[in-house]
Amino acid sequence: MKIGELSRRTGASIRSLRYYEAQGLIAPLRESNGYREYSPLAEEQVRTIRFYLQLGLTTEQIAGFLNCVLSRPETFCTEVLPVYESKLADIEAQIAQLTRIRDNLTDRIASFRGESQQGEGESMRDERSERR
Amino acid sequence: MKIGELSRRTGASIRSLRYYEAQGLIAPLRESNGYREYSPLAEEQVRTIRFYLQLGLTTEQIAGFLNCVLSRPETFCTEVLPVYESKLADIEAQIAQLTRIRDNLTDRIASFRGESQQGEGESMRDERSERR
DNA sequence: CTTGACCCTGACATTAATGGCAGGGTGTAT
DNA sequence: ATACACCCTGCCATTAATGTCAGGGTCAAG
Repeated sequence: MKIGELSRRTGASIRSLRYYEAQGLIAPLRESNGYREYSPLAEEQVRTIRFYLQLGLTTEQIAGFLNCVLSRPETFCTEVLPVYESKLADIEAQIAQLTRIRDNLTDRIASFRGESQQGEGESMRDERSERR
Repeated sequence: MKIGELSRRTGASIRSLRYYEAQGLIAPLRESNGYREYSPLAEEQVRTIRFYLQLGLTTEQIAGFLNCVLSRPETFCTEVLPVYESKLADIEAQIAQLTRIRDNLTDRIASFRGESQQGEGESMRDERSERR
């Protein structure tokens, strides 16, 4: 299978497939004319790569356990768990941060609504509060 | 006040202060030797800029309403509300996306725990589910 | 032989705010 | 004058995956 077909089958752009190769995630053979030749298993492999990318893992992290998860169930690959745990910690921190900002924004939007109709006992002062 | 002092007072790096100027957020005078001379009001102005940056707004968005909010309470500046609303929509989408990923990660981590002790009636198969 | 659909490599762009360096001027105190 | 603390501009780097050129082979069908 050549790169165009693999791209069509997996939804990954040709550019991305070449990038995965440069990152050591996949290693197609080369035909005598220099064209990449992918084995049929590459299709599953690329889907797996894209799945982990969607989870927010980097190509470097994926490279660390891809061989393992391709050959057996993920839960048997001890390299995977710490990656998941650290990613989870990241995400939770991001969610916490975004939630703080969201709450701040909703408060501020609400104070527009209050201000535009009538001051309902609220301070008219510019209240730019931090919530760190 | 020169740039070093303003930097010390506000916590913004000198580099950042020059960047804010390049983005049209602040316009110090120049002394005959080319040094920037900031008015005392600049301190408040920079704090305001940094506050909005922490809310995740871009310098371009801030430029759109900074003059207004510096001279009156934020809630009187009609340019601000749509910016807040669109930023809020962004943030909520990001939170939703991160939450999906987080839930996926926690599920997968949980299945490690199940797998490592004994299969408790769970499928041993690699269950890589999507949750879109 | 030409057309058209493939494939190749290499390189630059993207995003936004910030860090950091090089090379150089200014100003004050010793 | 020399040292030292400032200031200036301009430029490159950062991050990670992807898009998008340019410039060039390959190969089948007509």
